[in-house]
Formats: sequence, C-alpha cells, structure tokens
Amino acid sequence: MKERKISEAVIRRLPQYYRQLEELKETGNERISSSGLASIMGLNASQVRQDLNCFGGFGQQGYGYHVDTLFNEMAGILGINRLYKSIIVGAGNIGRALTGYEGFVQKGFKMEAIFDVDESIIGTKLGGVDVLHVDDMASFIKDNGIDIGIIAVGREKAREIANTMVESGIRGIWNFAPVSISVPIPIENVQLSDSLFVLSFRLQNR
Amino acid sequence: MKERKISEAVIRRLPQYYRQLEELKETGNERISSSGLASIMGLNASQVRQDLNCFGGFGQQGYGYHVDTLFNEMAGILGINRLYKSIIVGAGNIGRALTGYEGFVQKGFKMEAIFDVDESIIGTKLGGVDVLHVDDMASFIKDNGIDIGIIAVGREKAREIANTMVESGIRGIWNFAPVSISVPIPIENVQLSDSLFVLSFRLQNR
DNA sequence: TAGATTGTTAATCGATTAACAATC
DNA sequence: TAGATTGTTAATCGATTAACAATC
Repeated sequence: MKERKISEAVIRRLPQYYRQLEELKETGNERISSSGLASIMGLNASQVRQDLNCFGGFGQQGYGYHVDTLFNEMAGILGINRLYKSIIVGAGNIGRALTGYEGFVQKGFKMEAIFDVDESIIGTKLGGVDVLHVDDMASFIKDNGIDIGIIAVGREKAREIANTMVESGIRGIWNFAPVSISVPIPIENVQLSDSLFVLSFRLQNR
Repeated sequence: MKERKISEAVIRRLPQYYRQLEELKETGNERISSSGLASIMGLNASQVRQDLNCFGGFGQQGYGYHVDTLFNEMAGILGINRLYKSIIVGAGNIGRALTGYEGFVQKGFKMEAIFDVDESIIGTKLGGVDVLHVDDMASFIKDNGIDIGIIAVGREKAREIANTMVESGIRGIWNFAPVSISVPIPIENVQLSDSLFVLSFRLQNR
C-alpha cells in the first residue's frame, strides 16, 4: 500500500466498485478477476488493479479477488457501516424523500431530526423522524454530536445554513440545493438538474 | 467552431457554466471575463476559454463575454427551453419528489404522467399529474410522443422498465434506480448513494 | 507443474495549463 | 492609442492503458 494521494477520479469510482461487488456477492459469485470486474463495469483491467492497489493488495495471483473480502474492504475504505448521525434541513419534496429512504439507514446513515420553518409541521413526525424548527438546529447539532448535515432547502438559504452547520461542529455536508457551496469541511454538492441537462445535451447531439 | 469531439469532462462542466451564468445574470452582471468566470467557478481561465470554444467564439477581445448572450448560447447548447415531454415511473419517495419539482417544468421538462403498480393511487393525481398503471406505459409513450422517461423504481424492476421504454420509442432515460443501466439511447444514471459514500470516504480520510 | 492473474513499472494518451499573437 | 482579453497553438501534467516479472 503506497502512500500516494488518491485522485478524484479514483474516489468517484469507489462507490461503483462497492455497488458492483455487492451485486456479485448477492448473485453468489465467490471470486472475480480484475478483467472480469472491468468488463462488467465498462473499465479496463489495468485500471481496476491500479485503483484497488491504491488501498492494498487485495488480490491473489492466479486466482483474482475474493468477492466477499473485497466487498468488506471497500466498505471499510468508504467508511460504510459506521454510524453517521445525520439531520436534514428542509421538509420539502427532496427532504421528505430522503427522510423516508430505507437504503441510507441500512448503510449507517441515521436521520436524527428534520428541520424546517413551517410552524404547521413542527412538532410532528415525518417518516418517523421529529420535525424541529431551524432555529434549534445549531444547539441540536452540538448536543447530539451530529456528523452529517443534509441541505434540502432553496438556494437562497443554503449557504447560510451550511455556515451554521460548520460553526456548530458538523463533520460533513450533503448539499441538494442548486448552488455550489464551499466550506472548510467535506461537502458533496448534488446538482440533480445538472444530470438532466446533460441528458438534454445528449438528446440534441446524436 | 472546430468539429472536434466534445469530451466527457467538458460536457459535465456545461451545466455548471449554465448555472453560473444564470446567477451572474440575476445579480445584474453584464459582462464576465474568462478569468472572472474561472475564479468564481474554481477553474482555470484557459480551460474556460477552451471549453467555450468547443462550441463557438462567443467572446470579444479586450471585453470578455456578454453574460446574457453566453447564457442563451449555453441554454441552446444544452437544449434547455425546448419542451421535453416526460414521464415518471415509480410513485415512491423519489418519484413524488421529482413530480412536484417546479424547477424542471420551468426549464422545459413537462411531466405528462406518473406510472405505478399500486392500485390504490392509480386514477388519482400527484402534484397535478395523473397516476396511471405501469401496464399502460408503453402505449402512453407511443401515443403521446414522450421524450424522456424517468425511472424511480427499485432496482429489480429498473432494467425491465428501461427496455420497455426503449422499445416504445422514448428518446432518453433519467435513471434513479441504484443500478447502472445500459441502453442504445442516451441515459443518465443518477446514483444518489454514490455521492453519500464519497462524503463518507472524505470524512474518514482527512 | 502449467495456467492464470496479480502488483507494478513503463508507455501512451488525453486533458489541463501556459503562452502569445490577434484584435477589440 | 494603450490596455485588456480573446482564440488557439504549444507545453505540461496526470490519468489510463500496456507490458511483464512475480507467484499463487
């Protein structure tokens, strides 16, 4: 395991490996070669080996990779199956959808609360999660040691909320507002419409 | 305007330019230089000029780019503001969230119907859109000349639905199911959990 | 053992950045 | 005009792919 810096391109492929290995595991595959994995994922075998070797020598000459082992390694590399205490800000369409998404909880992302400004829903529950007022967010983060803040509000409020989260000691931000936010902690900006626009571009340029 | 192939990296940046120009326009900026645009977007000025020149010489020496003009050019390049007739399959969390999202309609993506298998909601409306049975999807696509199919079902059904869409003559697919689907038409796979996993990775590797 | 396949170094390819003449 | 900034060619950098000795 070399101490080289992991490139952005490699990082973006990690979840793909994870997902693919999960599927191989579920379909009962015990072993997989770099060329096998490359072929189902549309990559190059050399690339697969290079990628994996950023983190360790998980394979075995003449055999390939043990699916279950590699899957677990990948989960470890990504930090999945730890418990991440999360909160959502914004109980609109996207906020609600994320609240109810089983998949995240299974992977260790537990929703501790959802924040909004709409008095008519504050105090109620959405998908089993308490709805609280945004004004109480900062203290909630501090008191409960929240790890991840999910921003699902309009773009006017997004930056302000991100800053409050950072000040309150949150560790990472998952931003769905259509603005790029830069903060001194890890942040992932999900721009849903970007991929729709790319689709539109491709439709036009065939 | 050279007839070179547009690289994937450039294509992914196009929506970012579009969004940034929209914001510049809204904040009343009339002109922007490649270095100005680069600096707010975290890119390199040369890169911005290279990217834009894939599509035409939109700038003017000594002046820069006219924001409004460039914004409109970018909309044209992406194919935004045409009318795209769209349908959503799957009235779960994500399907509902997408149905109700104003932003898409504003950009020309009109939701014509939403399909599901749950008899209790078929015949009703969600966010003003008719809920129909999935069995009627193929004929609906043909009869109404649907352009874009949005897949928001579980991963077991996703590939089957994608194939039916293709057979029915849909032009592009926006897939939210957590499986990569390959079809002979343009498709954008949105893997929400991928970006969450990347966030988790970054939290662990600081 | 022979065949298969890794880990890793070297070669290639493509994308990003720098440089600068053209020109508004 | 002088200054600014483009469009474009050339240089650099990094990522992908190829090659192959090591070894299970």
